[in-house]
Amino acid sequence: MTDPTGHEAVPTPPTSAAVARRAGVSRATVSYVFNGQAAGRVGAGAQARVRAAAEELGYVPHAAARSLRAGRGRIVLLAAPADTAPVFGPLFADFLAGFQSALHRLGYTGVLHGAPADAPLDAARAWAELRPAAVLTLHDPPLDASAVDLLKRAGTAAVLTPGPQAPPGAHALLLDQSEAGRRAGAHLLAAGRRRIGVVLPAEPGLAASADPRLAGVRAAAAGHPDAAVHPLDLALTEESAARLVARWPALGLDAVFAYNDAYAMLLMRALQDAGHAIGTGPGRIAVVGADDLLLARLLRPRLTSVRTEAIAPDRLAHLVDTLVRAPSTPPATHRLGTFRVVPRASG
Amino acid sequence: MTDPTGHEAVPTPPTSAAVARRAGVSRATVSYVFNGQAAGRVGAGAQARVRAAAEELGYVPHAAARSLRAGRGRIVLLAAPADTAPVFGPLFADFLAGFQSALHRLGYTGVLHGAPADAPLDAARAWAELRPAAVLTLHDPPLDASAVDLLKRAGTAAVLTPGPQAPPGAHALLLDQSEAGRRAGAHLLAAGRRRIGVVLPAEPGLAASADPRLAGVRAAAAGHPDAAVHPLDLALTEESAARLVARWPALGLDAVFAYNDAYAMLLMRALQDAGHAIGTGPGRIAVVGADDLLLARLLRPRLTSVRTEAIAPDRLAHLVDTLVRAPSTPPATHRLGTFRVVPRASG
DNA sequence: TTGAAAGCGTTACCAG
DNA sequence: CTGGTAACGCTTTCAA
Repeated sequence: MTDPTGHEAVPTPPTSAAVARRAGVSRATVSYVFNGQAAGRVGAGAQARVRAAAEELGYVPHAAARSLRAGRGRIVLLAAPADTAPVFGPLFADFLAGFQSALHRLGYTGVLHGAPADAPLDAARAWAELRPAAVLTLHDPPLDASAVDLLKRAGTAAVLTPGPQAPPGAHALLLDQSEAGRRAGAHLLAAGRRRIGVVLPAEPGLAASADPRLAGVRAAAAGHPDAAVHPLDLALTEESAARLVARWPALGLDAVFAYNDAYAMLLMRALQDAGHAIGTGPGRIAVVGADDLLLARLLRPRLTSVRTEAIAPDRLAHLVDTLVRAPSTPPATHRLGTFRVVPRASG
Repeated sequence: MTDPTGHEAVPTPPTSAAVARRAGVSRATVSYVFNGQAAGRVGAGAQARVRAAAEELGYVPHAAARSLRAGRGRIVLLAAPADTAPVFGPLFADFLAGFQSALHRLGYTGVLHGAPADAPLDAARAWAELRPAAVLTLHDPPLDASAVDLLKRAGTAAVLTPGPQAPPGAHALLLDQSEAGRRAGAHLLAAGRRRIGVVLPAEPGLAASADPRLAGVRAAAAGHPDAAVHPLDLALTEESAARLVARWPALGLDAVFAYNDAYAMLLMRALQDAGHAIGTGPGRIAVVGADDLLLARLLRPRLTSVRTEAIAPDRLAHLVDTLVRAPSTPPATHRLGTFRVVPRASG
């Protein structure tokens, strides 16, 4: 009943040879019919017989055999560890779906692969087994030079890693988180705020975007000698927010960039519960979130938020296609999106 | 520079033959070393030489060639269209990542594939080309009998589609959304509510879970002759919420099950802005959300929410593994999770 | 302990 | 216009 590997036998799928036999033609003819090369080579009658035979047998070409023969895979590997979603925000799933179907339209198969962040070389080896046409990693730390080298030697036409700079041979994907910080910082400074807190989420995996955001706020503040920037540790729990708010009087901050709308909501609620006034006026604490969720508009006061203007998924898919078709394109940096402040009543 | 397909040449990846040549052994020996069959067959010296040669050349086995030879693929195909994320809630990305890495641990490669919902048979054909060991679809409408048949004839050991009932030969995956409705309805009825509104999101793709939720509330109300259930159309915009609230006095509802926490927040805010009191007391409107996000705890009043107790991703992965190893297992229904009301102040 | 060879399903090439 | 043949990279049986 079971074979030595513990698998039961599964009926062998029909092959092109079976179709050929049934249609009374050669395997090459079947191949032509299934690849649109039939015009001018295969007679109409033979074509019809081939299609009928395939239909009856339930024949479907075998992708592995095809790409083995072609020497080139059509897989685009998207490497994203479990904690990518928070980094890219709640819109990541939408982006992923759009990217996936855009790839499909271009004839690629998108494969999402979890990444063991601790061993980039092992991960690269696992990916290389699939002989992907392209590899996109979205996580930190980015692939190192040896991992990129391994992939390229395995025939991967394009390797894209998070920027700002990529290892030799890889293209950089830049979603410059420090820009989010710069925009938020500039907005608050323009509103006259000088003592600015920046939330650093305690949740793991978010440091990769939180740190550059903090750096961005600092960069914005560098132009204002009287401005001070304070990192604030905060976990996504009410207890953590309460602890932070308890320290608030001692901190003496007049503004806070809260990493994203969820942290902003948490902190704003805790500040309000403690009797602090939120908003743009004097004596109020300015609060800025990020992601510009519906949430931001529903809070009271309405939440000022840094919005990510992400590249359209199909544009990214087209970029990948271009790079795959011209593997010798010199590595460059490609922006994944930019940031913009949506000002509302909270700050 | 470019070949006829518009692709530049990419350096050919090293093959096991190249490794064998470099190590001065046969290709069979290389294969043994890379598949753990080396013990008692290949001498220690030869093993070391093979590994060294592979390292130097950057050799990685070719998954397509391997599975072509093995006759059995290791791909688990997860078919999820763009609008799956809303159906499964914001936790879908986490679930996906966990499922993916659990599969990886079991030796499978998880592939996420967008589903052209309009042509299930075309989708099935595209999937069948990958000769997946298993196919899981998460979308509505589920695969029909002919699509399942095609996949099985292509050697797919296990096909899983959303329940409650699956086509012949396919297993059913049940996340019984009507249970969410029943739980919410029972909760509200037990609290004495009798005129219950149920939000039907206007956003496309959510009807698949919203309709059974409504049915669940109706089922719960069936035991109470004096109870009435009203469907309420609502889009995720403030304008839509304002329109709904304007009709509220005419509706005369004393409770609402708001589909999820986001819709609940939107509606609750609009009701409050219009002067309605939210909560459990008499004269107040009871509001129940779903998903039990952090959001629910931060709203005031705190939001009662229906929480999904989802199956652990690795349990689903193990289920898939089991079914793949025993393809003749009679089709059955497998629960993806259950629902539970988390009562708070809003209702 | 190692090597030779067959075969997985597909497609490109070249005779017929 | 059609069909045979070889080759893609790998695993595995069999023989040395």
